Amino acid sequence: MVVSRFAPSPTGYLHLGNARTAIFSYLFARHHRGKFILRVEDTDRERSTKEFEEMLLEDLKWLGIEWDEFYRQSERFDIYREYAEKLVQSGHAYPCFCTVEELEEERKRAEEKGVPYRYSGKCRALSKEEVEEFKRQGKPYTIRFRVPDGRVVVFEDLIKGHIAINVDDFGDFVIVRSDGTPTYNFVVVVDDALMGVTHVIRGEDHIPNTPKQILIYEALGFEVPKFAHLPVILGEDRSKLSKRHGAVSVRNYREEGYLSPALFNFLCLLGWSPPEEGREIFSKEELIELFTLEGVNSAPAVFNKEKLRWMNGVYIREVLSLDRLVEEFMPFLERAGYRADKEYVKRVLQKTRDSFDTLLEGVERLRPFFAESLSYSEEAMAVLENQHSRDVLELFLQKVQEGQLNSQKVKEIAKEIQRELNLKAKDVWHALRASLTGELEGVGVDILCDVMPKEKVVERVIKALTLLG
RNA sequence: GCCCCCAUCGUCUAGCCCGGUCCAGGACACCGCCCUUUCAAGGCGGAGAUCGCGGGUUCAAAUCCCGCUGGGGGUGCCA
Repeated sequence: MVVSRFAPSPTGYLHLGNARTAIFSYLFARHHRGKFILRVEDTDRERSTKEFEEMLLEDLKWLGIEWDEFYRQSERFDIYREYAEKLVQSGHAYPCFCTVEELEEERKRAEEKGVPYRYSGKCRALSKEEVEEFKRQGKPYTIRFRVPDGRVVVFEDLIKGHIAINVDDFGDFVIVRSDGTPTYNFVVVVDDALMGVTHVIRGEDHIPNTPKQILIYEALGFEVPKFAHLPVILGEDRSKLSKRHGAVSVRNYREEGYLSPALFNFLCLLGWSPPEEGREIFSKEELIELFTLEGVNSAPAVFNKEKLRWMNGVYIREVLSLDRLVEEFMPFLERAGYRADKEYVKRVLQKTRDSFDTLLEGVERLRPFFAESLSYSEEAMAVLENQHSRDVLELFLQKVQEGQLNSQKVKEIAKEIQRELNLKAKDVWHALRASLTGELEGVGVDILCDVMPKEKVVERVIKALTLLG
């Protein structure tokens, strides 16, 4: 059975790059009807927090990623200790008493000489007696993995292809810190092996770690899994997408009114292309069906927010059911301070959902439908102060008195006013628009009249009139 | 510095493995027209890539080989 996992560290909100990694890994497991594991990598106590972990899980759930098993590395220290001990017993690892200062010194010297730094291996040669003596003295120590000399580790990456790395490039590395906590390269191997992970799908920034990990798999007698290294996501300036590029967390986009299935869809198409050409809108279920690692591009992709916006717009106007859209929209309305019942919102959205790309933009654009009192733009005021406008509005009030008001009716009335006052259509509509929306652009006046209660329409026109004195 | 990865319109990409059908297809953005009470949405059309550069191989190369350049990543008692 295929087993894949996503292993984030809770040191911040879920980043778009990580989200995409999670999506690919999740899709891969589901596609193969396998198991998907979520594992929180919180071995670094300095930077990991419970709050971030909660945010992470929430963002993942919001994105529509569900996991079959959940682990927290901080709860597995006993297991790691056991395996670290095994490695020491078998001679694959050894205690190192070098202090950070000494190591800093080594590093500086290497830099001065212009040679690549690697740990000297000073503590490799310590005798049993020396080790015992140091321990008795209470000297702090780390445990280092003994990297064999002259070995070239080779693996077939499912995305990048053949990769060969000479382990001489790095020295013996720390697997247990002096405070007793294990490090990433070590725990990741123990966990993936114990959890039965068959496919390690992660960002390409982990490629340099892979040979280290393969060495540990071998030393522990574990089977080496398959690796798939995803290219990173780049910002506009082609450097790794990070905070300086603006909104980069799933949370940011959620708050800006992007929809989860749209973000999911978009992230998926960033660096992966479906077998059927031409189509870009896919549901999660379709993506599960279609996803394969072969379709993943090996080149990094630049994140393009404009296209995300477009795709989000497609979801708003075409993909989501009206009811679902209403559900998504309500919290945004409330946050903006508007109160409206669902039925009303539904009628509004039914007629206006094709005119905005994010929920936040929607709230802004649909303000005339929800605002208690309007503010008028300079341009709108100018139109209202125009001599025709007063006549138009007064005539409108007369004509609107009888019967229902709807889109059809307002068009008829507008036409009549135009004829009777001998004006251009534009003059009539502009006057109505200015009084009803306070703006010269935006939602259609006819739609407004269709959905909004007649009393409110009348009220606004009167308000505009009194404003003119 | 050293190690690794990558390279098709501004951006996401198809095509590359199995050379000819590609003077390179689609999408976003951009421009124009139509629709229209405005802005969007929608419809139609346009511009945009000598396939990073230079060498090969071949009758024929975006597609195969080599070199260069450029970009990205890594180089921690972070993950």
